[in-house]
Amino acid sequence: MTIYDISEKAGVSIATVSRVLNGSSSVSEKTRQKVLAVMEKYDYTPNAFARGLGLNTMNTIGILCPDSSDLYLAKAVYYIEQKLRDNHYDSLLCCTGYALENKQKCLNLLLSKKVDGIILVGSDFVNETFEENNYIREAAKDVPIMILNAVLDCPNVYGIVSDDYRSVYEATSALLSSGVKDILYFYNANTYSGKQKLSGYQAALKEYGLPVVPSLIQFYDGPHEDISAMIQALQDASKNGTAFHGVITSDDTLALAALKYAVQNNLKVPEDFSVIGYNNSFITVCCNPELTSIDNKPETLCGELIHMLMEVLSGNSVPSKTVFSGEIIKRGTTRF
Amino acid sequence: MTIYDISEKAGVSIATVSRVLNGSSSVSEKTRQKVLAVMEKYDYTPNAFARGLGLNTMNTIGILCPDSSDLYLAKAVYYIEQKLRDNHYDSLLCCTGYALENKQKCLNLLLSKKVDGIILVGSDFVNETFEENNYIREAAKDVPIMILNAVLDCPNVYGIVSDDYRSVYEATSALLSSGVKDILYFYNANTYSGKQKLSGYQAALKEYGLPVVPSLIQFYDGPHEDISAMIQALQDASKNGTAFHGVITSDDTLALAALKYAVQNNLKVPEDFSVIGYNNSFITVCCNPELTSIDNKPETLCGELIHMLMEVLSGNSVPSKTVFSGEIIKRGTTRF
DNA sequence: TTGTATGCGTTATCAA
DNA sequence: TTGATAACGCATACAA
Repeated sequence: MTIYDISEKAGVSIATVSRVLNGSSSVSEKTRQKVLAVMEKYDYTPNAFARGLGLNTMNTIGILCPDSSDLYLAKAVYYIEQKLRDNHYDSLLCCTGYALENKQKCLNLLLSKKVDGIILVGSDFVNETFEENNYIREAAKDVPIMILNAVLDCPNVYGIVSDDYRSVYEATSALLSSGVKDILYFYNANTYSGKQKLSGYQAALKEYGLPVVPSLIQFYDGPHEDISAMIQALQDASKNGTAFHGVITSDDTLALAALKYAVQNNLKVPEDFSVIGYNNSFITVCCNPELTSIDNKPETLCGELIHMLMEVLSGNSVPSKTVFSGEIIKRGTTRF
Repeated sequence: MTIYDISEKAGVSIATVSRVLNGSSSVSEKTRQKVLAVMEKYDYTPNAFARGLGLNTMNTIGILCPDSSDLYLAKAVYYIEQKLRDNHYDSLLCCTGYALENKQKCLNLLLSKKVDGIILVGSDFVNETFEENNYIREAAKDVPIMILNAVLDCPNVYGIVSDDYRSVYEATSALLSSGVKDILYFYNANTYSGKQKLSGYQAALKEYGLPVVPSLIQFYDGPHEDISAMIQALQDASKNGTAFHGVITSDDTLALAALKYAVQNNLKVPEDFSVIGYNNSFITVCCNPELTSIDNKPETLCGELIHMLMEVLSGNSVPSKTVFSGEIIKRGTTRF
């Protein structure tokens, strides 16, 4: 069934069928009904490819995500897809992994599919050096690019972030106030978001007149889901003479590892050992005691991200950087 | 840049450009190089919509998933997307939720976008009554449909499942052998997969000459992530006089709830109380003790699913039902 | 080996 | 309010 078939059976021109299809007002009610009846009868659906060719869009947004099975990223992808569909856009998903080369390849793939915009889910897409972000700048010349949890100063690129600096600053302050002075910061990414968090930790220590001890800043660079390796990293730090009675992490999985480390070493949580995670993901309620964690409001961020994307696609201008506040969710691994 | 521009600048016809583009052998090396050079120079990429219109395909597969933030489903989507891309197909993702009406709407949406095939992720898409599955049968008339974890007897529909019946049968048998006789089966879905699991539980009891006690079969129909509600359901069962020293669940989250129930009631795990979950997801290692669980090999299933889809799209015939075996992963919540 | 001409199914412009 | 027709950018059958 094509528009020609319908026009013939309805005894009108294809132009009229097209008008009915697109809700044009300049078609008589009588003709409209006639055409609609024929469409209904033959269960006609317009050919999306032809429409795409003519309009130069198929209402599709590309979603780039390093790992859609990651608890936090999966939630974000979920929100994003739903909200896009609410706005009559479809989602072309690409799970890129964490290697830069593959991210570039996937981004170009999406571009070649002529998506109307691209969403980078997670701060992993923004790299440290200027050159390593050129692939984003290039793409931004073609379509608007929205980044969740990172910012990149470039035209047509928009960042929606949670105030990671402040969240960790407040978490650290709260832990210090509760009497834990030797806090280890345990993190796994030097992304934009990662740096913000670390700065928050350092600023809070300074605010309290405490020194920033390098050995209390532990970078974990093992596999993303290998809890044993994370625990081992903490054991190593401890063996090397670093004493700590609290851990703040950049991620709930790391926090879970810190909790398991405490259990292994017979440290009472939260009496003798405190832990604060990040993301407020499902795993915070899987363990015992449950993890205090920072909620960075992924649904809020995603909602705003889509809202802004729609504005950009409508030709309206929106801020290149939007910041939301996080919130500490208190559970069983802290005394406050 | 269109094919016309390239042909003009290269001094050849558009047919020749098209041939170079599609790697046709019948073009002289000299001409090929000339055309490739021009393409390179102007950074030409063929228009995907025009190509789609001509070929009537854009190499896209629709992925339907009730909730892509569910730990198990998210992993499946991740594997599927990657393997599809390996085969030069793109993934159009739709998170449908659990309501039938919305599943239908999303499926039709994908169809209208002219995807080449559809993958239903999870057994939730296959309903109990014949009529409620008509939306799948209708869609199968247009494109092949692959279902992960469920089967539907219908042409052009292919199911790839784990042997849930046998897995739960063996889990139950193992628990019985370890001395736990009053095992509660705790589940949350009456899907195809859900029924298989329940049957496995019942069969094992019969095999051991034990009665199938209705009160030991508990259906949980609350929210998917509400652990408190799950624990409460077990408390209620216990209060109503049902005694049980072991729980087998259809899902790791339910198993986690069972473990928390045991902790709340000061039951020693696994000495006095055993738990076996299902899916072998990340949460099995989040708690203490860690959960014994059934690994239903999602990566294997997804790999085979994509392989079969590619065969179908190539015109080859494949079995309408493919079954893989699961495996019990022993951890800390069982004595065996 | 190369080129010409046509079809793919829409939307949109311009006349009527 | 309607219709004829061009454009969108490619693949391909057929001719040369």
